Amino acid sequence: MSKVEQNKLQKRNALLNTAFELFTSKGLNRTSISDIAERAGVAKGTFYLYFKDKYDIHNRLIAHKASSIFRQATDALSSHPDITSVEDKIIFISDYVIDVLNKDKSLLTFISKNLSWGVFKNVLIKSKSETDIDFREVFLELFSNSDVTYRNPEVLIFMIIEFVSSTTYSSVLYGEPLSINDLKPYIDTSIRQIIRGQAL
Amino acid sequence: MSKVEQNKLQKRNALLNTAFELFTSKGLNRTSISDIAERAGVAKGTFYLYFKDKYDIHNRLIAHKASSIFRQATDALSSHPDITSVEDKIIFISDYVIDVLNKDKSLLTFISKNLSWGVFKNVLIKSKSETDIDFREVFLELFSNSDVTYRNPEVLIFMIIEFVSSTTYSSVLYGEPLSINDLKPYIDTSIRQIIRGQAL
Amino acid sequence: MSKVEQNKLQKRNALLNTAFELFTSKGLNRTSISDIAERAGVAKGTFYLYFKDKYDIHNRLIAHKASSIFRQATDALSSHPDITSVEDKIIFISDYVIDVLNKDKSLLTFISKNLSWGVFKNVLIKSKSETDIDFREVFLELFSNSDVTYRNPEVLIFMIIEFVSSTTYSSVLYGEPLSINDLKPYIDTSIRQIIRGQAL
Amino acid sequence: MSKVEQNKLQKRNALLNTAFELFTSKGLNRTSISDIAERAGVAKGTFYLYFKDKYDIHNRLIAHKASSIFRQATDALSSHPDITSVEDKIIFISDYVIDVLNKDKSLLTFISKNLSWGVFKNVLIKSKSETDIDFREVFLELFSNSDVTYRNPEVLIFMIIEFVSSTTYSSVLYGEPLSINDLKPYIDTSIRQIIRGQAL
DNA sequence: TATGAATGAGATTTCATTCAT
DNA sequence: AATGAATGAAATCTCATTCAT
Repeated sequence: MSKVEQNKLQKRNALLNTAFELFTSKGLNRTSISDIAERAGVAKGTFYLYFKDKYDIHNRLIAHKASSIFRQATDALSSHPDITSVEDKIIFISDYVIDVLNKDKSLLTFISKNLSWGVFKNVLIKSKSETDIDFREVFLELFSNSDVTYRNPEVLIFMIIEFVSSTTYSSVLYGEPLSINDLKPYIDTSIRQIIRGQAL
Repeated sequence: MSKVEQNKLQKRNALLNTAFELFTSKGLNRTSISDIAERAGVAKGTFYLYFKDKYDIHNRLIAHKASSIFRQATDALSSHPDITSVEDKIIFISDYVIDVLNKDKSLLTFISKNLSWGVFKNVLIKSKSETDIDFREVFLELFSNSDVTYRNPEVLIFMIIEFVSSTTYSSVLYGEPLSINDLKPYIDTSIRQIIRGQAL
Repeated sequence: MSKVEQNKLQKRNALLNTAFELFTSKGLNRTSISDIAERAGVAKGTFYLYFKDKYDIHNRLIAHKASSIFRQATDALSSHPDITSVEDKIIFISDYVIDVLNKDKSLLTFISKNLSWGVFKNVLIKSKSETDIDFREVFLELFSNSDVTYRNPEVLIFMIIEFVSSTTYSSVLYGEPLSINDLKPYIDTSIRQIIRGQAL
Repeated sequence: MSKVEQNKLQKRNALLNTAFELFTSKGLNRTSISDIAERAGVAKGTFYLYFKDKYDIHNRLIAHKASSIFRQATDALSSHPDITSVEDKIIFISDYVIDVLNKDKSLLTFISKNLSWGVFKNVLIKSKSETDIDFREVFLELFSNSDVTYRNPEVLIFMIIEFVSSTTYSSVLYGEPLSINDLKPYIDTSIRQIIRGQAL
């Protein structure tokens, strides 16, 4: 990579990191492009050389952060060869994700209300980043080696992700209807039930 | 009610209705208080006599609209005496709600990403409106006459609502991962499974 | 005084007292008529039954408060029969006023930048209040019994008041160029000098 | 100075000049930032690139205008080598300042009630403008070459400035208690007396 | 007399976007 | 490629004043 290319990547990353900090601390509405540029140490005009607008950088970040969490989770899973059933694997990943979001509430706020199957698909397909992964593929792999067959693995994953992220959101941020520690057993049971409901 | 009081109620309702129209058609961000006031036929300052700011009226509307849908659903249920099991009742309500949201996509957008157990609790408790209902109570009633007992009915309802609203959102608005008609059987099966997972 | 008259006086006083509190704590600009009316426990419209606008009540208060301080000072002087010369009397009053203003900085702010010979004259002449006094007359009396004659007693008083209030203002509020305790000897000496300069 | 820098200076000056015109003709309260920007021929937002708010530009102007008057006065004094004593020099400057303020009543209104030792000190020290002078230094120089020594020259100057500006204000603007021409002899006598009171 | 809902002009302030350098 | 001054539309919110009750 040429020096110029490196410099550009550095600027882009500075903008992404700063935007994430500001979005999570102040929210999308109250973060201005000026804020981002200033704190990233570049001129306001420079922002437009890298991103279309605030919403562009916002969408890219959501997909990036979400896929990063799933990558961590699947990486962690790969060092647990004792976990073999699809059910157990998904519960492991789900618990891992819940823990991460519980520890970083601003990340939770950032992702939960913005994450959607549609956004994901779009952004990940368009993404040029080599480090972002298409986490759906990772999940689908889980099912391919299983003894049990499932009706529609993609739909199953979709339902689980929506279920986990929306229940975790309310619990972690508002403690409603239970704290996340008290809620987790209910979530786990429900995930297992949802999975079983799709087993052929 | 005095003439003045009637007038005030009329103004307040005009503001609420107009705000809902604008929020659903243009979104919260692109709706200004000027817009709301102007289209409601009142002066800008009048808005502030009734609501603190845009977010105040927004929150009140979410709770109001959501409780209104549940009221319709439970009303409809009461004219089906043949539906007796808790499972069937919840599926009926859930399907009813999905249909309403599918027919009114702007209502879906408005509610889904904003509805949260915490917001609900606050707003409904504070609400003086006689027409708003605390839908949690309605749900809890469903369980009280059942043969089966459930571990924690409130948590169960919470999980179902989160599950239904988040999966419906993606499906109806983006057709992902399936159209709502194709997805519904999966949702129904999963709801039944979630319920059974909590049966004692 | 009839009951109705008493009630009106009470309202008027409530408005005056509240306005003073707000003017001294928040300043004229940031005090609204709504604020005053609300905290005085009357309706907004009622304010206009008693005062023309914010500036009307403001002017009345300045004159009222200033004359009240001078009344206190001259009352105090009357219990010191040992102070006989014009010079000593004026120094006594001046020191008294400085002490009052030093103890109540908000009163100082309120009066100093607003007090002016012209405002005083106008307001006191128009004032219907029986408790407000025309402090100029009180001062002029000081001179009438003196052995020494002065060129123009009114001008002399004017100069002393302006001198004392403007130097005290800076000293008490900003500690510049000296604290009021350090500055007082300079002020006293200067007052005596100003007086002597007018002796015939 | 680059073209951009020149342009910036021009804009800043346009804002300062316009603000002064409006403050003196309409007063601080009735001058809006919109007014200033519009009449200065810049966009409203541009105002905020140069000044924090209305009060910021106001303070800067007071110090700037006051120091400008003193500069004129001391410049004029320097062409009168026949005036040698401290007393005579101060009277000369004082009379000069009174004349300027008498000829420009809006300047008088602008400065008198806002000028304060504390504000001055702050603004002049912070000021980067090469044309603003710290007039206190100029005054202190007057004393350094004098035969007579004075107790505390800074306090003496402070008292004279406060005395002159506050008495002139009332006289010029309201003609109270005398016209400025009739009052001047009293002021002069008093200044001399104040000075003598501090001679060691 | 007293009220307080309603007004709507207008003030402050922000900020995405452009463009000359 | 990078800058950052300038723009000006637009948003929020305040508040003196009126007037029907």
